[in-house]
Amino acid sequence: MSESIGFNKLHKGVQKWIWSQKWASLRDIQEEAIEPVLDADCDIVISASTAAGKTEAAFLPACSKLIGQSPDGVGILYISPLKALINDQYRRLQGLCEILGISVTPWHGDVLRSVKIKQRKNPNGILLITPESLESLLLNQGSWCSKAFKSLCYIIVDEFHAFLGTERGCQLQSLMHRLEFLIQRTIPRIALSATLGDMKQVADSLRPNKRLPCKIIESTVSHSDLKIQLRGYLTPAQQNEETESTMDEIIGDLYKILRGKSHLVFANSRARTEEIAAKLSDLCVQSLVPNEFFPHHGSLSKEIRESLEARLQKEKLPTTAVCTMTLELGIDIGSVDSIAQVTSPHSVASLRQRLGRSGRRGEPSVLRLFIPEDEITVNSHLLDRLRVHTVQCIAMINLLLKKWYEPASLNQYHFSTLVQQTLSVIGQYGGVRAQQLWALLCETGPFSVVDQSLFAIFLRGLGENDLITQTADGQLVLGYKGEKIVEHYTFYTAFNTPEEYRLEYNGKAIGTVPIDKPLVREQHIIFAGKRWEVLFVDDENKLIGLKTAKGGKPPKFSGDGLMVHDIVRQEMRRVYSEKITPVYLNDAAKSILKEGIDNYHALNLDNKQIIQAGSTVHALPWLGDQTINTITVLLRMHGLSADCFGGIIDIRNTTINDFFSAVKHILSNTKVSPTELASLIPNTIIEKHDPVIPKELRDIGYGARSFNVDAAYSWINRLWHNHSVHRTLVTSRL
DNA sequence: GACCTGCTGCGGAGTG
Repeated sequence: MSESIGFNKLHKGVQKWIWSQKWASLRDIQEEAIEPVLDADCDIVISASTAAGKTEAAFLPACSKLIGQSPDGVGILYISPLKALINDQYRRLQGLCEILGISVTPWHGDVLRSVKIKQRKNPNGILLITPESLESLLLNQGSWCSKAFKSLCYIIVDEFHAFLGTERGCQLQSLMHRLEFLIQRTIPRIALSATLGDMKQVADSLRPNKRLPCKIIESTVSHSDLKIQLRGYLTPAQQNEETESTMDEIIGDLYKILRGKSHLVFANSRARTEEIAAKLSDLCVQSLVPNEFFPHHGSLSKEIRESLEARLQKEKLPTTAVCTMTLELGIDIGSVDSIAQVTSPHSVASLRQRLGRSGRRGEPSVLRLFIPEDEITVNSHLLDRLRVHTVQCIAMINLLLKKWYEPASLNQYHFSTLVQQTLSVIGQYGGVRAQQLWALLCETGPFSVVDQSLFAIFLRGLGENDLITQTADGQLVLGYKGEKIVEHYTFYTAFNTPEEYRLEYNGKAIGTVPIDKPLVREQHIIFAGKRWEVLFVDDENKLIGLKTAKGGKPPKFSGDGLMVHDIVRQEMRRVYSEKITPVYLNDAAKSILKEGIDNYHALNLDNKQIIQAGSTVHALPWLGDQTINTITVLLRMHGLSADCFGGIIDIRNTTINDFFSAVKHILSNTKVSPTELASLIPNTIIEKHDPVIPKELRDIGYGARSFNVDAAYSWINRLWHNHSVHRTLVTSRL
């Protein structure tokens, strides 16, 4: 500690705690954060990978400051996206805060009422809270908040990257802004974030109105080494009962490679997660060894998930969790020996997060990808011929190594969350004028893209739906339906929550399944890695009883597609074009990739983006799904039956000539706006409060979120230009 | 092909 400059600026008690931890030195981000946090005159983004000491970087100086100021009320407000993370941080802060005599209070839906009552009577110290619980406090206890947070020193937001560009992130921005408005003071915000791309963008999201400058503290410590293997699997075109399915082959390999140590297997869907976990346990049973493979996903009960998290943390028994995104975020499970990824990851950012879970005690991170592809036959689709899954994985790994990550899409309208925040502000203050609402939420708050005229249309819509009503003196108050919405406990979440059935065995909670994918009596299912038969379906209580059984498949879960970014598709094209064959492919993957590259060149796709196959025209723009979707809707608008999947647009029952006459038509008409395109989409009700948003606004929001008109037109223009040049050449030769 | 997050107030049973 002797060479540390910052250390001496920390409070004696904090120093004492650091000594007791027997740290050799402070980490780079911890050292660098001390002065700006103590100065408390700007916002700060602290960015580093998991387990790099971000929490301490913020709390050590923040607690030092707190003791100096001894504020009347809550001193530090810590906001986390996960209840589990609040529980973790509560445990981690205990030791330090005991020495300092600062109280720490967790506050979320599972926290005992007695704990909350105590804090209500005597607000002080550090409050660890979720956005939803803070929403509830502002709405229901507004006057308490103005006293309790009167001398608040810091707001610390954990896992800030998880909020970027989302409805919930927009809610968080609004909550922080409303809190500052309530106490009429600017409070320094500290964001703890993974290093995923453009930190300037992160800073802009932390305080959209830029009333305080923002300092970015990024860890310079490089990630440990990375070992990669990409394993290819070929699904034969002719499958019979006896042949092993490709997934079984992958599961067999997972068993051989992973057994005996601890790993995470990411399988991209809950159904596949269940299938893999159950079949890996079967293999354990067959080999007469104790099971060490367990599923982990959002539909499993808290008890089942927590017991697996605890088992991973203890590191005593070999444990492999087959999981979805649930084990991507910062829940403390220690680190594992390796990561397995079955089928292609959805984004480079999520691949990075997953890798961060591997690499014990300076060991390299180990990533194995298990990628199935279908054997090519005369009927195979272009997607199979080009081996896009394998190539997408290679492109994503290339981008990962270049430290490129998908940027969040900011500056969205978030009308749904604007409904929630409007109702919440009116509920908090009783009655508010339209002008005051706009000034608070839009002019100075996070909804800055909503101008006064849009806001007027918005409020009219809420009035027509009886969510709000105007009193004689011009105040906006809650309407009958508005009261009902605000009173219901589901009001606090900004995101949609579809109804679900609870699954039980002998009265014990196992998990949930979506209500729109019903299970029937006597159906056999795989769930929680075990096999069950449905005993009864109680529609009234939304409860399904299970008994143990044999056989079965995982139930259906719902979900939306995930978008591949422009840059990923462009990198894929580079892989084909430059015939890149990475060293980390196994032999099967090598020959699969070679097929893809060979077919790409055989079709001359370096020079052509439009090809005819039978009565279908394929368009290959090598652009992200947002742009591809935009082009597809544009083509449909001009009478073509266009569909897209996996980055390729299929236009059925047409010819290249007809396709280009449609293209000519698109270009000779005035450019279509994203809002006009959205108006052609049959259903734009996606987000929670979309049903009460006037259609003209919903189309504006949907268009801005789903389409990239500029990129689509620029591709169509280039295509037309090349086509015309080519045609002229042909003509002149004649 | 398709992920994740979170929530109140109240009544009643159980415990010290």
